[in-house]
Amino acid sequence: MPSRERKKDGGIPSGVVTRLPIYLRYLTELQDQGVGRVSSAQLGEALSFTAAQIRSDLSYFGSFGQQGYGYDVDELLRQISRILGLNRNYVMVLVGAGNLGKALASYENFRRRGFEIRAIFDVDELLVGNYHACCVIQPVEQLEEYLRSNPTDIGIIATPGHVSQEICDTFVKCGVPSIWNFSPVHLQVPDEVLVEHIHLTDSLLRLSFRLNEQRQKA
Amino acid sequence: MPSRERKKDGGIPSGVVTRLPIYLRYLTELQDQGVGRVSSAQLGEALSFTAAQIRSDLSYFGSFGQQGYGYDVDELLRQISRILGLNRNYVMVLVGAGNLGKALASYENFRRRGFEIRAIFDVDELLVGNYHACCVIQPVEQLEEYLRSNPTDIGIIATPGHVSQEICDTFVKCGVPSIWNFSPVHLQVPDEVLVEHIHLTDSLLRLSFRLNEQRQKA
DNA sequence: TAGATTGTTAATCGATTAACAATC
DNA sequence: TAGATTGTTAATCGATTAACAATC
Repeated sequence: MPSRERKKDGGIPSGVVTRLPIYLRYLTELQDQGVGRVSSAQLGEALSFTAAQIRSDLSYFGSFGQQGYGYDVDELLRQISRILGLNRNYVMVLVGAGNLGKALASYENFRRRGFEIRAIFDVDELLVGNYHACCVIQPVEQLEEYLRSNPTDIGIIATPGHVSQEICDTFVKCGVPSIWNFSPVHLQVPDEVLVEHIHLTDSLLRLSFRLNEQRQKA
Repeated sequence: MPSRERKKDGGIPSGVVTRLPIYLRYLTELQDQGVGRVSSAQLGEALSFTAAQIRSDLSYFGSFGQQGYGYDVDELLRQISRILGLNRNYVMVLVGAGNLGKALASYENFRRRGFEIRAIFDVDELLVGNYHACCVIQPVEQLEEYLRSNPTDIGIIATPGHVSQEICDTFVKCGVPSIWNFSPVHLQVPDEVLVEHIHLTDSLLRLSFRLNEQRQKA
C-alpha cells in the first residue's frame, strides 16, 4: 500500500482535527489495558464512528495499519501523538486568575503532555503577588513587557469578557501565535493567529436546546 | 413570507445548534450597546459567517426578520432565547469538587441564565461537609438517594476519568436526562440521554496540531 | 492458503452558498 | 416609489460511507 499524501494542498478538514484527539484518548485507554492491536471496526464501535471514517481520517497522514491485522496500538498512538505535535513542549501564559484560571493552572494533565504554564497575570491587586500552582501572579500591566522577553506559544485568556479582546490584542501584538480562549467573546484576530474557544455557556445552551427540542417548534 | 416549518422531521443539524448560542451572545452584545436593528449581512460580517447561512439557520425556526429592514435586535434575541430553552430554569447536580468543579460552582453566569447547581458531591472526605458557593459538599455515596428524591435536569461530571462512567451510570439510572461531562472520557449512554462534552485537553491538542500543521507531514 | 482488514475510489449524503422573487 | 433585505430554492461544495482490489 503506497504511503503517499492524499492531499497536497495542506488544509486538513476540521472534522478530522476534531477526531484525532478522540482517537488518541481511546488508544491511550487501550494501551493502559494492555491491548496490543485494534481494527478500524473496533475503534469505530467504541467511539461511535464508522470504520471507513477512521481509516479515511488516518489516511490523510500516512498508512499506519496492516491488511488482515489492523493497527498496532503502540505504533498508532506514537504516530497520532506526533501528528498532534506532542513530541515537543509548549510554553503557555495565563491571564485571569479567577476560579477558572486557577483550575487551569492546577490541572496536571496539561503539564504531563508538555504544555506548561510559565506565568500568570491578573488585574486584581489582591491576587497579585500570591503564588498559585506554578508561579507568582503578576500585574497585567506587565504582560506586554513579559511577552517581549519570553517567547510564548499559547496565550490563555480566562478573564471576564469585557477585557478579553484587549488581552488578545496584546498577545497578538507580541507575536504569540495561538490563543486558548475561555471568555465568552468572539475574538477578532489576524488570519495567521490560531484560536481555540472553550465557551462553557454555549455548551450548556446546546444542552438546553436539545432538552427542549421537541417542545420548541415555532 | 409564510412562517412554516422548513423541516417536519425534527432533527436540527448540529451545525445550526452550534451557531445559535453564538448568535445569542453577539446579539446580547449589540443590545448592550443599544443597537436596535441588524441585518444578516452585518451579523455575518461580525461573526465570520455568510449572511445566507445565518438566514438559513434562523429559517429552521420561523421568520423573524423583515424584508428591506433586517432583524429587530430585541425581538431576535427573545426568539433565540426561547428556541434555546432559556425561558425556564434548569436544576443541575455537580459531582467532583476539585478545582474545576469549584470553578463551575462559582460561575455566576450559569445561575443568571437559569441554570442552578443544587447539590455538590465528592469522594474526598476532607471536602465533604465544607460549604462551597451554593451548597455543602456531600459524600458521593449519597448521590443516588439524593437524585431519587430530587428531580434533576443536568448532571455535571467534573471527576477524574476513572470514575466518570460510574457517575454517569448513576445519573442515567436515576433518570437524569442530560449530562455535562468535563472528564476526559467518551461516556457510554443510552440513545435518549443527551451528553455535552467539554474536553479541555482535546481542545489544546487541536491547537498544537494546527501550530505544527506545516511541519508535520508524514 | 484462507480469512481478515487495510487504504482508496466512487457513490451518496448533507451542509453551505449564490441567486432571486417577494415585499417591507 | 426606490432601495434594501428577507426567506427559500437550486446549485455547489465538501464530508461521509460503501465497496473493493490489494495484500498481510
